[in-house]
Amino acid sequence: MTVARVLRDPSKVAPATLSRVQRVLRETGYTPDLMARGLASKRSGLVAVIVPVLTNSLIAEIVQGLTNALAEGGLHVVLGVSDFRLNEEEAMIRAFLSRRVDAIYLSGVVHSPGSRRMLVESGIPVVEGANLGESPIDMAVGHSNLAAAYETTRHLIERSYDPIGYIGAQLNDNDRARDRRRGYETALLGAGRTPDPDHYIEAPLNLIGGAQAMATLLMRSSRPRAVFCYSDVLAVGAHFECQRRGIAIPTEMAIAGYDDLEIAGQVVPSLTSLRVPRYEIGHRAGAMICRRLAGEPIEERIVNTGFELMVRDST
Amino acid sequence: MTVARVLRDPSKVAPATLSRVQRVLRETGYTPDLMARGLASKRSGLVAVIVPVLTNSLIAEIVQGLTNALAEGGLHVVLGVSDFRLNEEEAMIRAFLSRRVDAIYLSGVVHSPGSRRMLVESGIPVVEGANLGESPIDMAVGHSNLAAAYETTRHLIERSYDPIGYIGAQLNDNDRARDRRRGYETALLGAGRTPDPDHYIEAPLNLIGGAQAMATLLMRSSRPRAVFCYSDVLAVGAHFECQRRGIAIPTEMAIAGYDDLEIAGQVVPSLTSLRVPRYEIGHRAGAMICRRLAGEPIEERIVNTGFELMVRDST
DNA sequence: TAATGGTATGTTTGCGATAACATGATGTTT
DNA sequence: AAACATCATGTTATCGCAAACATACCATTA
Repeated sequence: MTVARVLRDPSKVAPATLSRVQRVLRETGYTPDLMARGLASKRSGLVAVIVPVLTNSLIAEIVQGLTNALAEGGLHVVLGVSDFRLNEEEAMIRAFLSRRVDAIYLSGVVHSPGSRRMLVESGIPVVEGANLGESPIDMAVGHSNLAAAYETTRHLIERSYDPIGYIGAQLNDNDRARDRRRGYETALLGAGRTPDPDHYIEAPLNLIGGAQAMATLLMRSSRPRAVFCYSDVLAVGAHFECQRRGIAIPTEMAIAGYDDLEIAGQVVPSLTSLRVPRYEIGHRAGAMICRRLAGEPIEERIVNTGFELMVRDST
Repeated sequence: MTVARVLRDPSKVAPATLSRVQRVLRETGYTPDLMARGLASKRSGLVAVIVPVLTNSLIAEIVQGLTNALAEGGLHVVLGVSDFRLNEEEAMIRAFLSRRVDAIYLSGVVHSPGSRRMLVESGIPVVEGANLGESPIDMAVGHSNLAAAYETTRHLIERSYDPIGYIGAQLNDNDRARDRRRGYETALLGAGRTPDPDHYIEAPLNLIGGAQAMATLLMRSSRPRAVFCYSDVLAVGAHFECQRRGIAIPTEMAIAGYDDLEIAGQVVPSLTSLRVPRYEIGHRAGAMICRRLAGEPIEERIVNTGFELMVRDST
């Protein structure tokens, strides 16, 4: 009908009929059916967003940026939470492809072989975010976790803290965790130091995890003089543990975090941390998807949003 | 075809043909088209989730619970972020109804008249969460923000702090903010005290907002002896401000928060706060939606998940 | 044996929109 | 005035699946 044209391209319709049709649409309370439109037009208007968890400021802000950018392009977000399990992620990718999403955003750059195959075969735009790996499936937005962890550790070395410990995240299926650890170790080795297993500890990604990890490190025979933490959440947890034990920061224990959450600047003493443009990562990823779907070519498939070490009182 | 049956109800197919069909499906790499299925079956398998923001532990955890519960029922989540604007929310509801979602979850109990009308007319299950109002559109899961704020303020009164201030959220389009303020004022009035405008202050919902609000309160001629904060984020911000100024908690200033985020128990001294079962709210809401869509009747349309005042060192 | 019932599979139709084409009504050119 | 663009609108087929019905087959029972 002419009705379809009124909805999709009003300029193709004569003004008189246009207003007449619009009146009827309003009177009847017509709502277009996006499922039918999707079936007929081969465009669902849906974008899949798969993240490991939502209860993490970094990820939540990226998703918010994504959602906003995609909303500007008239796209809706279908959300998947994979809980850091690659096989869950793969199942979600399969389900979302079945739903004929127009594009996919994935957290992280490590995925199961099955996931990669499905995504490549599907031919839809794919954006990987929050880390920068060697060979993205399609596009990527983020920064090098490896370089960032290296630089943070370098900072601690330059302040001549010794030994320097590391409170990390569990490595399984988490490429950020792997890269940050590598950055830490590379920096130590580059300074002629040897990473000591006694100063490396993995913890659940919450405040208590950080606190317990710090408690453990403090009981080791050779206690570190500084710790680099996988995330600000761990760092702040460790910070509180020091506070409870009356250990002065940074004179007895220096702490550096990662993510530069708001709390890093607010905690007393303030926490040295690594700033990444969280909202911007999501927003740019969303904008890239919109442009690709609009048929405009993308100038660069890999966007390095960089990072900035925020040196504060804790180091 | 028989193929459709293999996918939807394998028990109706003879074992021999079933395995034969499945083999072919695998060989050809067939992926069912959920859009077409939705169009034909009048069930999209989508549930809309509309929240004001994502960068808030409470909401993020609710959404995570929802997503998980709905995933168990084979439902997918389409996400909308309304930024606390009711007209945005209404636009999203319209768009999602156009997408023929099977159900909707909304944060909060206050919505524009247009939103309510559309939702009622649509006839789909609607769950309102994170607060409990008088007349839900359909179903509701949460607790009474009013009662909870009342109880927290009562606790401060019983400890005979006087005067008691309040650091709140901006009221516009945020029913939780309104209800908590009312709870605070009702408790004061019930104790024969008069809420003092000089001890009431609204702040942006972040740590700096809390810190600045506390700074302002400290400069008032009559300084409060305790403050109740709209959220733990504000409370922790206020807490840090006290720490920076060397004001002892709770001897010079008592602080109570709301949400019982993990940090409430970890900060030094630990923060009195109001615990709500965040993940459970989301999960139950999701489970209610699944049951309704499965045709099972819901015993209670309003689920009060209750709350618990966690008294800690800050009061 | 014929009638009955149940199970397994095949056929037809339509969900609500769009793409591509067909038509009709104007105006413009030679 | 005939031929041809041009624009506005109507027609038809199709997207991939499921609901409802139709058929074929076998087993049971009277």
